[in-house]
Amino acid sequence: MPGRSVSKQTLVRLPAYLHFLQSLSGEERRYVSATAVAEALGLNDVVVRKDLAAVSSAGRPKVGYGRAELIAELEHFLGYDNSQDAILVGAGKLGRALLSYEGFPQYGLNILAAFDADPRVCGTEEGGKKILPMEKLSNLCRRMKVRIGIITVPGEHAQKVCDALIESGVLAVWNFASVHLNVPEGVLVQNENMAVSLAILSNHLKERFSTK
Amino acid sequence: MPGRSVSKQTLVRLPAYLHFLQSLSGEERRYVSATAVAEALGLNDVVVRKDLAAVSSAGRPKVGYGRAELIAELEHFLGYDNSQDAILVGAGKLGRALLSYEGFPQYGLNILAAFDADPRVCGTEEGGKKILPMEKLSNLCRRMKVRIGIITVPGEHAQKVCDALIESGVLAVWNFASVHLNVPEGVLVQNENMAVSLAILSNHLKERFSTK
DNA sequence: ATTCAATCGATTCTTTGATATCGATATGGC
DNA sequence: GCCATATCGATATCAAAGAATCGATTGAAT
Repeated sequence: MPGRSVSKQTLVRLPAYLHFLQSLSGEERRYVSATAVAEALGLNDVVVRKDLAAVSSAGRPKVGYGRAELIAELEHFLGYDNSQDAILVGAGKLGRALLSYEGFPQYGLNILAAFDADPRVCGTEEGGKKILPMEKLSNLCRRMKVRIGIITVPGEHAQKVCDALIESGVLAVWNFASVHLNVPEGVLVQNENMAVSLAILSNHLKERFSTK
Repeated sequence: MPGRSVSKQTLVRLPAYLHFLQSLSGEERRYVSATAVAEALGLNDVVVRKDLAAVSSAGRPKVGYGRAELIAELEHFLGYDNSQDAILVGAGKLGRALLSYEGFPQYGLNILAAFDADPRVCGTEEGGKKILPMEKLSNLCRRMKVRIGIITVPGEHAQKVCDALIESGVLAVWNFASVHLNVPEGVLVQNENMAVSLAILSNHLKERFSTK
């Protein structure tokens, strides 16, 4: 069995490897070398080899890795073959867009239902998912052993919602609100923040123009 | 003038500092210490101080940083006060959602127009932004000196679109397609990839259950 | 059969970011 | 006016990630 914990940056690269390997489908490529992957993705080949060592065991000199095998191993490692249930809180524009997004099942994410504080949207559906009142959140999370919570509420309510989720057994929070969430040890917050991306873009442009 | 280039991880934290400082508005807090910021965001205080040193010059012992001043410096550093023009390619569901999003101006991003290959959506509008045919892309980018391109096309067309953008003078690409983009030296690609976030969430849960 | 080239995997080195420590400074209390 | 304390800023230590090197292995070519 391959090694356990991997670094976050490795984790960022793994989906890229997987996607690249899948994109090769058309051609008759039974084996792929770490060198080839590195070349295609603009990475160092030994980084790729080290990353793959964490998820795979196969890898033959002069040949490379079996493509189909490696794809399966990556999918397994990333949990694509083992769906996780999640619930979403905040059925606003963004929340409803996520509810309608059809790509999640392929990544192993299954949104069971959504919750909202506004009684007018409760009872309605979006993307085939029911939108329920907040009062039912805790009960459903506990009953279904939900471990993933998606927060798409306005910033001022995010912490309160987060606390409620954790109190109901959620261990990983996907936070789309642009506020920092305080969570106890052992709970993960993954922030999805456009301000961060824009900051990186903006900074790049500034550097480009100030140094050149 | 504060130091030049900052690390990417610093850049990720800066918007959080800014947001936290802004959230203090209500109270009569003229000065904020790095220690207080660190505490609120769950960071080490010396990290905060080092990050702030890159964007600010003020900072008095025993007192802290002037809040309004620091906010202004952060906003300036992050480019919020100096709007950048951008264009968007791919007026699908996600593309149109971004066109309608009203938060961009506050982050210093101004989407001029969108482009799409489908003649049926060309000529229509979304969020007050015109959707134009691809043929006009290059001309508009050059004429308006657009430096930021947002890619929301399906993966199979992303590289082609990216090449066209760069050819038209774009220096920073915000990529929502889940494919790796090859770009020449000096051009930045910022990937916005849900697969990556989900991988991190999934991995956390796996570790939680395998080690405990 | 032997040699050569490609590739993997392990070890080492370098760079970078995070944390800890220390002195300097300014404010408030005595 | 002096001292204690909070805070900043700089320096040094530590950890982790990336890059380079090197030996080992395998398949193909001669």
